[in-house]
Amino acid sequence: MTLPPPLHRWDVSPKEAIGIQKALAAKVRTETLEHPVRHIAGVDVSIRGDRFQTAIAVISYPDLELVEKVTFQGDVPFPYIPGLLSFREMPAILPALAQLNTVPEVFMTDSQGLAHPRRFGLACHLGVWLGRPCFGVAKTRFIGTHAPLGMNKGDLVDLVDKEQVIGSVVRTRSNVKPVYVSIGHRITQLEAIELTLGSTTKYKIPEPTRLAHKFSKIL
DNA sequence: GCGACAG
DNA sequence: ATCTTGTCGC
Repeated sequence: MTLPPPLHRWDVSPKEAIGIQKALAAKVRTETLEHPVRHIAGVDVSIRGDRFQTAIAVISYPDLELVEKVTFQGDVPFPYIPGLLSFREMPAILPALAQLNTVPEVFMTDSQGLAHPRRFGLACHLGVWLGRPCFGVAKTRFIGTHAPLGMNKGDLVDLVDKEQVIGSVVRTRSNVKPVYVSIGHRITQLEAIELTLGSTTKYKIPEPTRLAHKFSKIL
C-alpha cells in the first residue's frame, strides 16, 4: 500500500518524542468504521540483539483465513522506554506496510492505543500516521485500573485512568489472563472489542496479531 | 522519594 | 521484547 507523507522525523530525543505525542494525540478520532470489515492486518515486531523483524499478517474477516503476509528486517533505531514504544517500532513497521498489496479496512497492533499516559500509544500513532482505522490488543496492562473481571470468554470491564474510560479488559479465553483493548484511531471501542473477540479462535491472542507475532520471530 | 512500567 | 525446562490443569 502507498504510505502517506511523513508527519514528523523519527530521529528525535525522548523529550521531543513526548512533545510529538502530545501534539498528535489531538488528532485521534473516535468514530464508527465507514467500511465493512473484510480484512484485518495484524502488526508485530520481534527483536534479537540490535536487529528487528516486522511481520504484517492480513486475515480475512470473519473467515479468519491468512490472505497475505510480509516481513521486513532492519537495525533497531530507538531504545525501549515505557511510554515511547512507538518510536522504537513505527520505523520498523512503516517499510513493511509499504510492501503490502492487500489494503485492510482496519489494523490491529499488539500494544495499547488510548490506554497510554498521554493517550497516544502505538495503535494511535500508527492510525494517525496512516489516517486509517487502528486499535491495539495488548497482552498486559500498562496503565489504568478496573473492576474484577469474570472468568468466561467474552467477559469484559472498562479500563479506567483519571476518571476516564481508556479501554477494555477482555477475556478472550476462559480461565486465561485477559487482553487489554483500546482504540487507536477512526474506530469505536465497541467495534474494537467486537473485532477482537470476532478474530479470536482457540488462543488468548486474536489471529491477526498472533500470526504476525509468529511470522516476526527471528530464527 | 518509591514503585510501576505496552514491547 | 528476550533469556529458557519442566510442570500443572483442562
